[in-house]
Amino acid sequence: MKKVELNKKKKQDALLNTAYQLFTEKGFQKTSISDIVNEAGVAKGTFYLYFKDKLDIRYKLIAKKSAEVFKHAYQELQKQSIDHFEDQLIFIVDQVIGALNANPTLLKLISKHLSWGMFKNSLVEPIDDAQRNIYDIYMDLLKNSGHEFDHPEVMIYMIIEMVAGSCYNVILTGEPVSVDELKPYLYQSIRLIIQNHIL
Amino acid sequence: MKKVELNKKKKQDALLNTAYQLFTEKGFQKTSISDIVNEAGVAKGTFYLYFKDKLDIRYKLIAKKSAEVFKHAYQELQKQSIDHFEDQLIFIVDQVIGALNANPTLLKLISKHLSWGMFKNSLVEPIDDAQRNIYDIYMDLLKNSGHEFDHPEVMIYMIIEMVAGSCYNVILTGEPVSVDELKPYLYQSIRLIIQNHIL
Amino acid sequence: MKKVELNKKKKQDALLNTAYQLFTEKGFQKTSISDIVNEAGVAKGTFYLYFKDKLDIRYKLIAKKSAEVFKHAYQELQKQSIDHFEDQLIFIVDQVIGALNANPTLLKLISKHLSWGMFKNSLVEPIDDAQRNIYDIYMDLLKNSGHEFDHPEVMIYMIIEMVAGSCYNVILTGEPVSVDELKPYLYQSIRLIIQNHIL
Amino acid sequence: MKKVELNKKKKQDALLNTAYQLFTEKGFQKTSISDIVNEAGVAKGTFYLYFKDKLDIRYKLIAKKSAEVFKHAYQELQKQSIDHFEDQLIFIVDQVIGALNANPTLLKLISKHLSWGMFKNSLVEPIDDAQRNIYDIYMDLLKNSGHEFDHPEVMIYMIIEMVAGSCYNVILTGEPVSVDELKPYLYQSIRLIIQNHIL
DNA sequence: CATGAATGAGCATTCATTCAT
DNA sequence: GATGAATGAATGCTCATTCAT
Repeated sequence: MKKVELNKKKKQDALLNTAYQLFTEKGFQKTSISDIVNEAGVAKGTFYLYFKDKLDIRYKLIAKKSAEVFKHAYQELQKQSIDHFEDQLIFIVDQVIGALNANPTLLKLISKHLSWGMFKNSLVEPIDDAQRNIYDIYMDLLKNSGHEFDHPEVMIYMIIEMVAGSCYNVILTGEPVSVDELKPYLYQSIRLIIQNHIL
Repeated sequence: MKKVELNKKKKQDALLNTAYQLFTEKGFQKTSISDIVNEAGVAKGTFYLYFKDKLDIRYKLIAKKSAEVFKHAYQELQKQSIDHFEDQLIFIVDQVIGALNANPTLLKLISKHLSWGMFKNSLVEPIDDAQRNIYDIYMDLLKNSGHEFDHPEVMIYMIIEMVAGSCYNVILTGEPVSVDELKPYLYQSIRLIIQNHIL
Repeated sequence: MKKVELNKKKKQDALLNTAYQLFTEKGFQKTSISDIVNEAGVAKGTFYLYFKDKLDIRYKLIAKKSAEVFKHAYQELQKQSIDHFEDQLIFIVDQVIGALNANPTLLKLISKHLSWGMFKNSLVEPIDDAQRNIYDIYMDLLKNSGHEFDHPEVMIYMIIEMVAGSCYNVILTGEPVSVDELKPYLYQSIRLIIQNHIL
Repeated sequence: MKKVELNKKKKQDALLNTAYQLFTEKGFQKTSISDIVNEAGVAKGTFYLYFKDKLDIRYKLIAKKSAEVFKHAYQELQKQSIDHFEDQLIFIVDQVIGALNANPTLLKLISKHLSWGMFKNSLVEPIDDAQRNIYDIYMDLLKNSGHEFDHPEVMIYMIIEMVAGSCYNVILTGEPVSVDELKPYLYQSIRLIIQNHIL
């Protein structure tokens, strides 16, 4: 990468990081472009060199942060020696819940915006070639599970929605139970759903 | 109810109906208070006689519309003679999915805002005394099921989140499968979760 | 007129007057809405209660000012006892040129924006019922002229364009001749055009 | 001309042509320098190597396009054998009106900006030495007319303004009459004005 | 109870111009 | 000569809310 390109990447990162900080601090609506560029130390116009508009930076931010969480969970998985597919998936879910529980502002940000489409698109076009696509990782886990699955897409979809939906309130409000109280039932439900899809 | 009170109710209803129409047509953000009062034919100030602010009318609107959907599902249930608790719950879920599938704009509106808290509060303070509280209805179904349940709140919570989350994308985008393709897996998952909670 | 309505009229007038002052001082482009409302002593939003946007106030302003000039010229005509139609028309033209020559900033403002459509629409919906419509005045002069004219609309149209176009540069730049040098030729040309249209 | 200079000329022409296309498509205000350079395929900075600013390119563009129209009209005149000065002038006017009528976007562009000054300056410093200055052409027609004229500058000035003003609305809006309906009266008016200036 | 004129803080976005490379 | 990343001033417009009538 040339010097100029490196500089560009650096500026975009500065904007993304600043935006993350402000969005989680003050909320998306209450954060203005001015806030972001002032904090990031660039000119207003520079923002529009890197992002189409305010929604664009939120989208890119969520994609980036979500990918980080998933990637980290997968890296942790690889440090373990977990054989069964169910255990692997639950391990990843547990890692992700742990990360979000430790960082509720991140949860709030990605919360209602982490759509199926983003997951399918690997949460972001792979910035780094070496990095694996999240969806591909899931497909690999499936393949190596030694099982055949009925509609694996539907299976993962339902699990994601159940986990995401359940955890949102629980982490942010503690209602209707605490995260730790929820987990055993949630993980058991995941196991049941998986087993139900094994052919 | 006195004549004056009836008149007040009428105006509030006019505002709620207009807001519903505009929110679903143009979206919440893009709908201004001015739009609502112009369409409803009342003065700007009158709005603030009935609603605290813009968020207040959305909250009341979602509560009202959600209650309507649930109440209707329950009424349909009573017309049937379904014995088992699982079948009853799935019947209600099916009715609700049917209603939302037939009215995606309603789904969009309540979508991400139908929180556990609203459900717990019966989706709205009972406007009509005769009407039963939705949460109470659920508790009654439980009681009459002939079973004892482990953490029934957690059970219904997970089911709601799974159903709500799964159906949102599926109805609005058809991704990753169609509603009809999803249903058998979704309902089977509900059964498994319920059975897992039977003591 | 009620007190409230009077107040509204007053505010609109204040805005129009301020806008006139600023548009002629600094030009249309260089004058911002902020400039206008600050000077007029009203809030930004108030501007948009009375005018659709920046173009709207310019249109209304030109209409108002043009009407004033024409009305004044007609009033002066009535003080004279001029019999012939040609002399009447030239008297009005002379009055208008005099007014614009004395107020070149007004000329600049209305200059390129005084379209045929505005003239046809009497330069503005008659604010005052008592006031005669400019186009109607012209038609009356025609009727009382004792002549029949071939295409009187085309006749007045060509005269207006010739006069307006010729005077713009002459008044503002003195090129290619002075106003006083132009007048005899211009008025003679008007006479020729009129005679050419008498049947 | 050297190769380097040819290259410069080429780039300037590319910018002028692109600007013409965009100005007529989107309007002057709505066209940005960025639009022009992107479309022309040169860098932003390059624009400022050839034009002082945005107004400069418009001025040069109008001058160029107007000259083209006039030059073409004069070339057509030379193909005819028209003796009388009046007929020659009206032929040219007719040619120009024809050209503008066939290309209203060009009319819109030069419309309100074709000042007397530009005409006097031959609509642009002669790009090509061989090409005759428009004002000179007019003076030649006058000289060869066999007449003496009183204030020929005033005469041509009034005619230009009458023609330009009259045709603008008529071509663009069809108001108050069509071009074809206007022409006989317009041309007759031109004849009268000319005759009035013959000594 | 109802009105609706007035408010004014707030914000996204554009774009001509420069200058280091 | 050519580039294009960076600038940052400038501005039109919205809209929830209030309060005098």
